[in-house]
Amino acid sequence: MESMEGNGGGRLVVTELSHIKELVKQLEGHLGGSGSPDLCKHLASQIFSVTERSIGMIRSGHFDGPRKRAAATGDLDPATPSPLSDVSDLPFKATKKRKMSTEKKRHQIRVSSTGGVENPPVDDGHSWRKYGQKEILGSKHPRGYYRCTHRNSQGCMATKQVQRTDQDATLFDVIYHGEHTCVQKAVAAGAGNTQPETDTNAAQSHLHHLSSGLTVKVEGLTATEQPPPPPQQQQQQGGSWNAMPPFCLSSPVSGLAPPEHNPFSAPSTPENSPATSGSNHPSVAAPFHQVAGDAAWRDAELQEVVSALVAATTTVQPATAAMDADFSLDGFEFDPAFTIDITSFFT
DNA sequence: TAAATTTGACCCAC
DNA sequence: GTGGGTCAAATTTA
Repeated sequence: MESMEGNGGGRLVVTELSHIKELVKQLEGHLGGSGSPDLCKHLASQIFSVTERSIGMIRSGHFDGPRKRAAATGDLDPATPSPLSDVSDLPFKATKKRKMSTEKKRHQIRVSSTGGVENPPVDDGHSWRKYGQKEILGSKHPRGYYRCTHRNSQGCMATKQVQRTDQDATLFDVIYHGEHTCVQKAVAAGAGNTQPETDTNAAQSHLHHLSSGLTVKVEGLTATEQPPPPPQQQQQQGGSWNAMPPFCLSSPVSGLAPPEHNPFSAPSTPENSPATSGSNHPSVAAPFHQVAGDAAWRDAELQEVVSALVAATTTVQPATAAMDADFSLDGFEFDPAFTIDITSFFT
């Protein structure tokens, strides 16, 4: 495993994150007091810009380390083929069926279910039908194959593969293939959430429901969608991302996923989808940008975001220390079009 | 009864 | 021949 210090990029990212932390603290202070909305907006804008810069560093390769999946992934025995190896830099094998996959967008995220080994993570808002399961060489757990329920009715060719990690049975690797071309009518209607911008209670309720069972991990760093623990508790958790409060890393690929396609804006049918993630736009979504039209809610929303970011940046620090020694984002494949949709927090 | 899941078989690149 | 991905019949579930 290559240390991030190899090119110093890791340190730069850490510096940027520290900067974000400071800005968030300032913003939190203004929100708690009598700070003007303009000032808050300015700070938010700064946070966004620094965040963008950090992402840019990561994407431009200033920060090495990830992408060396096979060797880096702690889950995997280096002596055995990686079940995730097809997500590496190597081109997708050109099997007839795999050739189809190369023509699609592919995204992988790692998802954990707080429901334990027996309970797969919650749904991602799309309806999936399982069409196969296979034992994968070198993996303890079989891989499940899912396709969009609307494959026949709407010709939606989105598929996903879900597999428990060897190391942690509560962790799932979810690989998405293709994009949803279907309209998730049934799903949206079922939640009474077809108007996410107006039905704020429903949205929040639903999001709360989802958040109770969802953890997204990026190679060992988990962002658990749970209410932020008290500061002292965060300290006790020693910087683990398990202490992370709700936080959003939206990854709009090929055109932003509209709200109705937001993985957390639509209800889940756990039996349909044994693992969660952001549709074919893998996102670590947050309960923040659902009801932007409600000014009162937006204040609370902003407060929540700030608290989340403060806790995040606070807890990230110890983690980044560890990163210096052995940093990896192996479970996460950065998409070229990956962006952090932090602007949605503040709009 | 329709829809979803299970599971063995099949296909095909390597 | 092997392994990953898919198909489709059988079975289960709501």
